[in-house]
Amino acid sequence: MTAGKTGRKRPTISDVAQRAGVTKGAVSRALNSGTGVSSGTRERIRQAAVELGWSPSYAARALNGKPLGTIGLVVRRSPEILDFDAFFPSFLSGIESVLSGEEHATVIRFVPDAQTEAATYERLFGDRFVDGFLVTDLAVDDERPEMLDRLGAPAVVVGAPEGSSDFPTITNDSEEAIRGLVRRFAEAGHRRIAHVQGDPCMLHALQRRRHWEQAVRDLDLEPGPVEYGSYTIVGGAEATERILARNDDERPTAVFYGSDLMAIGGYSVLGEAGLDIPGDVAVAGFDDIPLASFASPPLTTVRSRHRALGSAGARILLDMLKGQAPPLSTMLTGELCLRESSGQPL
Amino acid sequence: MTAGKTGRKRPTISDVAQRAGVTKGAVSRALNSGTGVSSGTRERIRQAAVELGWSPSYAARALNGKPLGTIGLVVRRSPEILDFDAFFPSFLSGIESVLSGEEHATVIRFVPDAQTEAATYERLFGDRFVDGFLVTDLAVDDERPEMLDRLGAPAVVVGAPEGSSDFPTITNDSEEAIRGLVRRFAEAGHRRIAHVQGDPCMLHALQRRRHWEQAVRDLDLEPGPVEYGSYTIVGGAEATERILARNDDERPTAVFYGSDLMAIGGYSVLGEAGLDIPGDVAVAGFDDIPLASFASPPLTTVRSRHRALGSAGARILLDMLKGQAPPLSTMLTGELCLRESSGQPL
DNA sequence: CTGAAAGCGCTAACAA
DNA sequence: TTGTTAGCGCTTTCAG
Repeated sequence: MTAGKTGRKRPTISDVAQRAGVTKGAVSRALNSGTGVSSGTRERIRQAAVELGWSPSYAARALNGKPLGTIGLVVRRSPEILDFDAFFPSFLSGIESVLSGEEHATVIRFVPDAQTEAATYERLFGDRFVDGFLVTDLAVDDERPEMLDRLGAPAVVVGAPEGSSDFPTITNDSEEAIRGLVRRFAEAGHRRIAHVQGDPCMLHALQRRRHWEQAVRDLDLEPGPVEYGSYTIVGGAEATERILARNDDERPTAVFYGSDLMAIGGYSVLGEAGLDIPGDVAVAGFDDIPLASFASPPLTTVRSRHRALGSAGARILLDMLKGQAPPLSTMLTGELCLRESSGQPL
Repeated sequence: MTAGKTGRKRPTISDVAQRAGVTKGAVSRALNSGTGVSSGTRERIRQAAVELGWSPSYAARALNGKPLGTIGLVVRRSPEILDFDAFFPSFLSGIESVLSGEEHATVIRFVPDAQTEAATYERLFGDRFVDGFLVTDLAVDDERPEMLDRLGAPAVVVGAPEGSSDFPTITNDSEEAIRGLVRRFAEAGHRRIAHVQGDPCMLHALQRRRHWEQAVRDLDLEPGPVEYGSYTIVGGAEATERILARNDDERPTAVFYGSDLMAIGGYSVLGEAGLDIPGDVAVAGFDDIPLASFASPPLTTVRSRHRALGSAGARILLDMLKGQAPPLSTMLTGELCLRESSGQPL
């Protein structure tokens, strides 16, 4: 009465064993390591498994500490960013494009605070619910690398500067593009170039700010005002208002925004102030979202390879899980997209 | 030597039991049903669990058929859509916004074909790796509802017409908005209104096409040409070319596109053909992506509540999992956004 | 090469 | 109210 039943149940390894005339142990060995069984029986077992349409139970495997074929994405941001942000959907798209072919699933969890975040990493991996993590949004003094190391969790850090942790890192290298942008501004005669950036606690934001600053100084210019805000239209608008509220002698003639959305927000504030783009103020963004080329005027921006960040991250994590030694650092280079908002070419 | 060890292992239910001076069974009861234990011991057990930082093992629970706190999203589309499509990121955003507060995770799997799709649903739920599903992109003769029913999987169908399956369904109701749009076209003097739609095997595409057709007929007009293509810029461009290739007497003076991206694709083809929008051809899209209001001319469109679709779907699925009877049908109403592309108001 | 058996962490039925 | 016990489906020793 226990076995058999109405038949509406998934076959287990025992069913396969029985059909193949062997024991569960043999089946397990045959289908996993492949060793320890004669090729004859192995074939027989494989047959039986196929005929029964058997597939191993995730739960039972997990209970034995085996990988499940899942990677975790724990995000400490508001879920709304999926709707607005340029990074996340593309990033996820890149991840899925490699996972899809590898029969892996993504486990996504948005968490509200650092405490839940830590607990989530711990539970997800402690139980081997996921095999490893893709870590984004690394912040200054971020505790996750240390924690993940303590847990012994395989992980790849994505979108952070090289060397920011001991985990393999995929870096979005936009130094050259930013340098090119600043040079362009300078060539067009701009002496005071402002910068609007997202949360400076984020390593990537910090890094881009530095690239901008260094590029400006290398041209023997004094960096213009810097304002921070969220990577949104509103964030960009507010930051722009603060910039315009400054003394005349601090007022920039060019602004480099940390995201295209911010730049779009800037457009409206500059427009309302009666300032012409690029006539009175030259503008550039970051990301190259589809909207950038449709904006009026079309927005000069630094194209960032979000999808590639996802696919490279997933690729490397998967390789790690297979036991391969990952490259500790991978660079993806950003590209400057010159459009009208930064002024006509000389 | 077995217990104790170096201490670098997660505590198990036995550790909690031991510390509380009871057995595993008692702990399980105390922390699950809460019944069958005196409130005294229950408290003691809770204490011990907290002190040890214990949390139950997903794997072991799943092995006993208990829910894990995960919902599944199996998508038979190219992962690239995450990068382009208007629906998916917003939809996911809606889902996560409710799951985030409920301590649930999303398990996402992109699959290439129907066969993998079926197998994925079966494995994911057969093993209780996920507690239920959110089902999107229901097609004509879609086999998933039947299969999920057979599996006994809780599921909510999202974005399909009312009554298209026996599962609770969230419908994106844009009939009135489409009717309003068509009326608007007619009032502006258009007699021949074309339609460009996505894959007609998709129930939602089919339904919108019908709404368009009915609205046209109700105005005593003959529906103009219909073309199909992918919901992308390219798809829209190609469909527009086919429309322009028709005989003059079939050539429409207004086109209703099934997605904003398609409409944008139409813009370029119409522009290259020397046609003015809305002077020569009036245009409308569907979705209301951010780009729509930035396009030139700004695009009239039907706003679709993608986020709400996700949050309502997740909300209802979660309620079902808690044992509540779900509403069999939920309607979310689309909204017409009139902009210049459909012509000036009379 | 193969079978037998222990055990992963938990739940639930059954006794006490 | 409690303890005891038998699994859940699989992996992995350890004998044979």
